[in-house]
Amino acid sequence: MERLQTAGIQPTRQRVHIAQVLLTGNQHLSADQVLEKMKHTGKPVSKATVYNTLGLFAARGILREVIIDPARVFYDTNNTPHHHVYNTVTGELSDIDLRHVLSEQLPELPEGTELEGVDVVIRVRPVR
Amino acid sequence: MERLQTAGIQPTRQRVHIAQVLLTGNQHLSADQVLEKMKHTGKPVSKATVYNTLGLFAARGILREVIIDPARVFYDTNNTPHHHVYNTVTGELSDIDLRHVLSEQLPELPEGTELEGVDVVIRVRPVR
DNA sequence: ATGACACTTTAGACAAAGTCTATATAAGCC
DNA sequence: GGCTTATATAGACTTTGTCTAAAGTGTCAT
Ligand SMILES: [Mn+2]
Ligand SMILES: [Mn+2]
Ligand SMILES: [Zn+2]
Ligand SMILES: [Zn+2]
Repeated sequence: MERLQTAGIQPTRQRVHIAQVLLTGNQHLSADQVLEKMKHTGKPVSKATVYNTLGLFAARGILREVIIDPARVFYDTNNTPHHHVYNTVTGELSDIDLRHVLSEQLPELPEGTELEGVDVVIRVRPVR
Repeated sequence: MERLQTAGIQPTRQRVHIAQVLLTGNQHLSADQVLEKMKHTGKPVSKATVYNTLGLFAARGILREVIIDPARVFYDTNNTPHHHVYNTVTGELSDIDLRHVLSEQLPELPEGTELEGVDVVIRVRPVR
């Protein structure tokens, strides 16, 4: 509730409910998985509301969109800065600390643009 | 032709045609853009063949899939190792040299997996 | 050449993710 | 309560991409 308020989000029944279900433990969930989760809690939320809410939470920094799979967006409840290892065969997605990957200095950004974020994806597959 | 042969790809009429249109200059094109391009060359290629061919070229290392936009996959004709700057508002996508971004040492990969690739995306937006 | 078999192309049906619209609910305020 | 605005909802719709079944093309042995 407070987290939503702080982020300037009206804490409606559905939003609070989604927040409660999601913001426990670090997870990477698709919209469809969230929709499904809500169904099983006894208080289902409509598809449109799930999409609206995930989009809103992402825009306000409560969730992070992870664009890693051509077929769906994942929503990341770990909102500390970090990067990802993605197993393109099993679909397993895990977090890695960003210090291990990035050098401290980014290249110059294009004229008239500002940084929004840096995403690093290490794609792996099962051996053999 | 030779490039396809070398990559173990049967150089059919359609595949050669697509290769000729794409492999001139560095571009980032969606499947739909490729389909459209082929229409305007006088020798159209079917949608299924465009998707099949792009997938095949990517699997054989002739093209590279860039998963950067939740709505479509881009195919990258620059097959040297590099990374990307993506303007999430304008959709502009440009290449950057990978040395500027990555430290030399990757973290340990999960057990039983091997590296497939590392993708770095610097997301930017217009100022103001 | 002819036939046999595998590989490729194609149109269009289909699937899945996500968006939009119009209406109904709910919330905030007096 | 009554008013106003924000949000939720069902379901139609759009877009990207996949699949299927049929036809076309290539390759090879005979
Ligand atoms: Mn689904
Ligand atoms: Mn299109
Ligand atoms: Zn994560
Ligand atoms: Zn590129």
